[in-house]
Amino acid sequence: MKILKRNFFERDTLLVARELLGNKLVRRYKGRRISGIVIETEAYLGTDDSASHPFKGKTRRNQVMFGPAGIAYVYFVYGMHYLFNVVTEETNNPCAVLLRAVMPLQGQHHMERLRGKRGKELTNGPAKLCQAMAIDVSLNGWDLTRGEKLWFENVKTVPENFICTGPRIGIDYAAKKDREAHRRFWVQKEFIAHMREDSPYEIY
DNA sequence: AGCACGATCTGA
DNA sequence: CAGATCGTGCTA
Repeated sequence: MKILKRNFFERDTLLVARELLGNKLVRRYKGRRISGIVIETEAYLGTDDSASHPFKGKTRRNQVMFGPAGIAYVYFVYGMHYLFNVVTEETNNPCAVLLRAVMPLQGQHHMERLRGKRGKELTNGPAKLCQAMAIDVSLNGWDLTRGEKLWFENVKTVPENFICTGPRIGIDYAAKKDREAHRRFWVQKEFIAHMREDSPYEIY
């Protein structure tokens, strides 16, 4: 098991967003282990990106994005939801990757309990991901390279031809160039099914 | 101190 | 497609 270290995140944000696909996100919560394979991400490119929080400068809320890579940036939106990002690039270059979806591996039962719902798709959407993995603002600023509470493990790389790209979700307010740029990445559906079946991952 | 608005989700 | 729901950041 290889925990993703700072040098993984301290790189070009679009590359990190792409390469996070296929890696495992692990949460240690109340003695339980909840995990899933990352299948959808979005890149937020800092002060030049009108969809990105630091576009209007540094504030108390977004200050973690200005810090070192490999740190969790968790914030509250819409009066009810948390969103989870990983900070990328070097200090004072405020970029991050938003985690939008995982394929559940371990702790699925627990994910369902946390969400209070059953029998539905659990991990579509960044807020549902946070609910499922018990991620809230208390993890804002947490160092994801420590291998405690919340971290990433290298599983394997998703082949280039199984990665889809498109515009990001929920940023209608952003400038046209940023709205339309392909900064969202996801694993092609067929390959997700393949991951499930082949399941070198499903070691419970 | 007040106000407008979200990197969303749900259910009608 | 509206409603839930509240922290954040801007204006005064």
